[in-house]
Amino acid sequence: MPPKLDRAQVVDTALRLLDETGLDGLTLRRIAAELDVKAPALYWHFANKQALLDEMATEMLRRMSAGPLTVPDSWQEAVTGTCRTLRTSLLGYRDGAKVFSGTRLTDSGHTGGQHALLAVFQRAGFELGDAVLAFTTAYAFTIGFVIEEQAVHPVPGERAPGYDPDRRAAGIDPQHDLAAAAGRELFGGFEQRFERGLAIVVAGIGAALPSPATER
Amino acid sequence: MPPKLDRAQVVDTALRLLDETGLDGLTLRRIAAELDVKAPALYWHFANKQALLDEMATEMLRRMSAGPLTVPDSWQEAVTGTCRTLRTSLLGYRDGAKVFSGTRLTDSGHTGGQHALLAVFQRAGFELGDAVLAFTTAYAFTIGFVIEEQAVHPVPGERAPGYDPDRRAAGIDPQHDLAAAAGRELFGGFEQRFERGLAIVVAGIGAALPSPATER
DNA sequence: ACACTCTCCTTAACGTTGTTAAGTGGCGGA
DNA sequence: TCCGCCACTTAACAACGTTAAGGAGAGTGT
Repeated sequence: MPPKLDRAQVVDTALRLLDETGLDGLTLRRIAAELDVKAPALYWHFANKQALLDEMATEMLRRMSAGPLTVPDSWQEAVTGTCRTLRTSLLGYRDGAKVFSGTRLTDSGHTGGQHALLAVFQRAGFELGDAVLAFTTAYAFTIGFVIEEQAVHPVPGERAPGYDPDRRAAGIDPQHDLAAAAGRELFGGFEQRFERGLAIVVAGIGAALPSPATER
Repeated sequence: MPPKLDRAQVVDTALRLLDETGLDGLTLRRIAAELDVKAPALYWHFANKQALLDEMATEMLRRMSAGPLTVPDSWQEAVTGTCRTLRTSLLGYRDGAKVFSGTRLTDSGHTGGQHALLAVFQRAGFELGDAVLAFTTAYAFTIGFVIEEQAVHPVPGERAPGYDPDRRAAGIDPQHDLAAAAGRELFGGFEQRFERGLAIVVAGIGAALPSPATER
């Protein structure tokens, strides 16, 4: 008799359930129930819950890398495209950024994309150290951005309670009117703010790092 | 008879315990025990655990704002200083970035610093929207950076298991040698990488956003 | 044909967690 | 003196991650 379960199936179901329940509501018992199995059965395939979460994050990354493989030749497009894809992927799952940033990747399947991106940088004349710095800076920005974005929009479209701009503005010291006005912009327009923020980072890479290709 | 507890005291103890136990090990029963009290007593002062965590994050920010109040006149110094302080503060607590990014602030006491920073930007000729964009970009970078940093160094000085650069490099497809080499730089040198990343963001703000003061 | 073994799951249980319900002692005011 | 509020305790609940022990079913060796 073929086994009822395999790792991929569990990860798949867990990722589907994640959207319904959120990270807090994602319990082993629910996952098991969804698979018509009792909770301890999962321990045959995963050492513990963290291992499952790690695998989930890895799978998220795997699906992301499965996208379009066209390698752009300008490093600007490469880093912009990579970060855009990363954000879109994380937004594709409820609490995606939290899951992702809380886990260690189990697999080295993602190094291909990393290698390609670094190669583009090198081809543009960056030293490896500078390329890594550029990449990780854009990466950190993206992760930080999406974490905040998903705090406001746990599920795309909906808005979390407690993040109403007007309510917030009302509680602010009138002397700090700039902060109050900022709140309006803070809790919305994520799409555009991400694009502009990313543009800032890319511009900064070009401006702060010496690269023959960007000197003119 | 004076009450044994008050909110500030609970938050204080919880923040101290956080360093010892980490976020996962921070239970209401431990906090209560530390205060010579039973767990349900905490519910007199906080609606639930999340409310306590929110208050902890707010207190972290409050202590951070309590630092030096010198307002620099260049926006570059302002944003650099703010982000440096933010990182240092988050690093001051175990899992600081996770606690911080997982909570909603309960208090508006932090708007003062926000206001001051935005004012510096405005004085430099930035429009409010651009100032907010600049600030949030640097902020997102900092949060994302520290989250990753604390994943590698749960407690300053120690190194988390599973983040050994050599071990990681060994598991990488030899074809992706750039990614392997990058790993060496990825898991260390956080201090310098943060400074350089921050410099990139600041340079990007100057380069990507129109501001009379930075045009030359 | 039988026994052995390996795989993959179940049943039962353990200790801990956040949280709620109900009760209790001390203090201030009427 | 009694009332009522404050601030806590005791007891308990359901749910969680996790472990131990066992059992059905398939495959293999003899």
